[in-house]
Amino acid sequence: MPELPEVEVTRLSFCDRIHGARVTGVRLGKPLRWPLGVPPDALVTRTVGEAARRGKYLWLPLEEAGQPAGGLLMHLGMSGSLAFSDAPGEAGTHDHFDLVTTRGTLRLTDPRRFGAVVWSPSRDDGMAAKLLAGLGLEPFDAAFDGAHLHAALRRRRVAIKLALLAGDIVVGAGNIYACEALFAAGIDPRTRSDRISRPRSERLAAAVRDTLGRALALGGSTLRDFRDAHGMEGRFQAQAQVYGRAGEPCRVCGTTIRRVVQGQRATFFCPHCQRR
DNA sequence: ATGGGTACCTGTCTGC
DNA sequence: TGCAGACAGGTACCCA
Repeated sequence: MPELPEVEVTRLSFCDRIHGARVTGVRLGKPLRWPLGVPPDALVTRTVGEAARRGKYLWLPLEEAGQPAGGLLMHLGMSGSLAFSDAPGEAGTHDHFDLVTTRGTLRLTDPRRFGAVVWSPSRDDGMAAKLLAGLGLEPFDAAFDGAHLHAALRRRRVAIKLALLAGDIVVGAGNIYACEALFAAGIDPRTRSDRISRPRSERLAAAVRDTLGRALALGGSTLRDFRDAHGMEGRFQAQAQVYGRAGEPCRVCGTTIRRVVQGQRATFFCPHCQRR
């Protein structure tokens, strides 16, 4: 489900409210991708710091007596969402993690359980460091530009769509936004990465930034069940040019949008507007 | 190193 | 109505 815009919208929707809260309890539901890695009660009395995002991961730092005391690395997987509320109510079948604090409860709901909540002694250590290692540049980082993208793509032969999804060149674009960014850049998703010219790399880097930025401004995409931590839906999906539109006419040229499969995942593109 | 495929898990939708 | 099969916003891990 959640790509960078959805994760960032989620972070922004609860960050201020939970900042400074003291943990009073932790409830675990069914197992997620990895075990928490610490006895849940060990987190009680710790204070929550400012939530940060790296790629599609969220980092919730904890403090004890004003000193850093580890934190929680969270991932929403394909179907996860976080809700923050004063009275969360009885945990349902898909509610697998509650962080109960003096200011409210942060609850992870995740039907497919591809998501994760993992304790780590710091961002740069333990499980967090392991999972964050190898992530590419943040799309809004000034270092992510056409030159950087072009240099990275020259070393790969995989299709450009798969290179974007891999997340080791640039993070944040998942299946929806990789398709949309390639449409915006006019590039056929099946094009070999090392065949993308420097000028097209410039356009693609700008398209990735622009697509993710617009989605963020619109509160992300709600295809079926994405909500921010206060239950708000995203509005980007109505602007999708290609994603989920197979068989429909391209909004620019009227050509029928095609669907192909790459790396076992659906790719949508306009065969006229997007060229190899 | 790169690339391809598999695995994890549940819900929803389609077609017979 | 039941049931099988395809599909879904992600990514770690294994093998060639």
